[in-house]
Amino acid sequence: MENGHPPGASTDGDEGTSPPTVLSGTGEIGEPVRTAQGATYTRTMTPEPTPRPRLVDVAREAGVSVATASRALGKGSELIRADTRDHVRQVARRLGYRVNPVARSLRLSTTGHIGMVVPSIGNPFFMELVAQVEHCLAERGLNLLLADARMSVAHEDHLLRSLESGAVDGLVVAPCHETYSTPALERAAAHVPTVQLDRGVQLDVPMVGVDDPHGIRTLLDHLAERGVERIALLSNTGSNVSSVTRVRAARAVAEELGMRLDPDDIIECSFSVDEAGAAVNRVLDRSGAVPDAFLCLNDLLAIGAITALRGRGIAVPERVQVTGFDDIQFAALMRPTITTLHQPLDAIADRGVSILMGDDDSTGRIHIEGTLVERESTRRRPGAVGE
Amino acid sequence: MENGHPPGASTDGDEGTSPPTVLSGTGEIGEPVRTAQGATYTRTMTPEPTPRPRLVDVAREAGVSVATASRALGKGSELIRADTRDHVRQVARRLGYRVNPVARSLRLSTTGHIGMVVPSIGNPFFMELVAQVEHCLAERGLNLLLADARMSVAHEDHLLRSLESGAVDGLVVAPCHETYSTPALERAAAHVPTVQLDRGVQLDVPMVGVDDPHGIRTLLDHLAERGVERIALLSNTGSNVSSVTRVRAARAVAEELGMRLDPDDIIECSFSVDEAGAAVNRVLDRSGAVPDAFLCLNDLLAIGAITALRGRGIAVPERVQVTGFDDIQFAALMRPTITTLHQPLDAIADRGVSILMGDDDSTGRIHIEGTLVERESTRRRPGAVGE
DNA sequence: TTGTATGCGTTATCAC
DNA sequence: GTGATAACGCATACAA
Repeated sequence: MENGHPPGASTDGDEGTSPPTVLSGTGEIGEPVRTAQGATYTRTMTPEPTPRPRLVDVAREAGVSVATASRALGKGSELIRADTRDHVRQVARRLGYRVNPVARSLRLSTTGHIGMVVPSIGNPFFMELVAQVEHCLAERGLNLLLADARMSVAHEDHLLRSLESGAVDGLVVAPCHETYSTPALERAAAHVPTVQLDRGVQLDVPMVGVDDPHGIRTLLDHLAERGVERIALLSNTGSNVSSVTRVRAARAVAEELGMRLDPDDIIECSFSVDEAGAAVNRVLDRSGAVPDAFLCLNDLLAIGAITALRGRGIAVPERVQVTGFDDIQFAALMRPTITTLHQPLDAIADRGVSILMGDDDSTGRIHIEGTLVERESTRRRPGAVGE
Repeated sequence: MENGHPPGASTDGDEGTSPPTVLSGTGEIGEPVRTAQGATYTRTMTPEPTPRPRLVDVAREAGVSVATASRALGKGSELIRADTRDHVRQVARRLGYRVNPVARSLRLSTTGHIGMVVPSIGNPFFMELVAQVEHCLAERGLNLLLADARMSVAHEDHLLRSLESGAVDGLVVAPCHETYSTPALERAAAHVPTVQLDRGVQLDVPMVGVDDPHGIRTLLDHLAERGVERIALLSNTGSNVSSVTRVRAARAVAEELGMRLDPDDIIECSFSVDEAGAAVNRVLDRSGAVPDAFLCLNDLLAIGAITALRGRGIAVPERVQVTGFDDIQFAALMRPTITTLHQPLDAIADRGVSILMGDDDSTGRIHIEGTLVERESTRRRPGAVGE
């Protein structure tokens, strides 16, 4: 019954409707389509998962072309008549249109994402660095794609490889290792704009971090003013450039200041607070003479040192003074609070992101000076008011 | 010399160079093209920005169609002959081909990114939560797009709006505010799969967090065992559900245990450690009678409380005991170390991500029990060995 | 000022 | 098994 047409009539009837209806073959050209549509639209009780409107839907609804619609919503807005623009915008709002960021990215070949890879996201210092970078990016309307290398060069390589292949517009990296991270970083930097933060491998990739020698000098000056004549140095294992630089600076400045820093009193220990404590105990057990101060290369080590010292009944800062480095949040929470060198992470992050975005055409290595934060783990200045 | 062709020959010679080869038309079919190519390749001194190879380049080089190339590199690999597959792969490797993730995302309408929004990235607790989520995602090959709401519901709304529009496959949110975050969260959840972590607004969006009543009960039991008869409670301002739930549980359990918890001894203060200290001082100044213990609703508050107490010469835990909640890193670093309720953030994150990915079809609110960590801020159990 | 048409790089659906 | 081709959703060069 439905197909009760003379066979001959259907011959060219399908030509016009080819795409949607294919070979409906019937004589009632538009009939089946409209009916079908109407039926679907009206009677279906399904939650009607309203397919997300595309630009073309907005354009059609507004009675303009996609080009005009695009211009109305995007940046060509000054090229079109104000009323068309407003009309399109209104239609877009009514339809709940949102541009598809992925399609936009493909077209523009820019994602608005910045990747960041840190050695260990569990380390308070890097957490704070991440927070600062996130803020800088947010200010510029960029998103942060965060990845944790988990202290593994292999994993870092893997992450960078994934990120460098087009997922991000730029890369912020705090390399795991001074030398082993180099190949991955070089490859990554060859693919996408990259900047190194906090530490950097020897590569022609911009890097911005704190001024380590300046920081060490500041701390040692501070200690010298407080009567310290002999120090021990607590460094972390794993050769990252910062450590090496800081140790070297400490040796030089100590000598310059006439302070005693025995090679045996330069101790390497892992990041863990406990191990720092163990290292301190080793120093104390070894030599009868206790150093006047422990210069710790980061705040976590300082915490470990202070805890160990107090555990042995050695008063901090009265008998032995302790300094940290970085000024992580907890440095102000410990008792005693820790005298340390504040890293201007906001400035470091900002500078790094600026370079990445091309707002700042600096190149090479940039070192920003930190500032001393005097707290309770060192004594008050002799002769200071109230002492 | 090089151009030693009869003038007539050159007429259509340039025509052929228009695209790459097309209709070279001349007798010397490939000649001009090859020369031009060779010249460019050999003589140009520019850094040769080698346009990144696309799939079509690999296909052409391998002598197959893009379809085949795609299958060889992607998942259709079992449908094609092994040797073609290997050949294509080899060519791809030689050319340094990497699929364009954006194009892939557009085609597949899936990004491989998961967005995460936290109230404050500077808060150690959320930092640790972020770290756990990152790990769970990394295990599944997903990327983390991290955003900080900076304690602002408006900002949170903005971030969610941006993320929900197609940039991510799923959303992990720790809402800023118990009620004000609701609209934004509801909208977001309507656009993309969403799960709430740690806290949740009243909405039909799955949420997974610690079991607050259980945690509070555990802590109060611990305190009761240690002779505590009167407690004060330090809560944080800003109504998030957790706080309210914990306070309610504390009242109920305290009564049940016969502990005294005066309404005046339930103090709200901001997250800051300093303010916690101030709050403690207020309590102590007000009433002559000092509570036996401070039940703090998070570790930061506990740190503030301990510092304030010790600052007034009140021994912790001898005279007053203190408990925290969360077990952030610093809880084990403070002196005294803090007895607290450990939140199983790894399990919470894992469960949340599982739900998000559809591996776990749980719905509603899921509460995972934490575990007590006994440290120095509470006394040793009376009658315990060695006491 | 607006519209038409093309391409961004993939994957999947058909034919062959 | 493999190849042509249509989307995916958008922005712009070029035409009108």
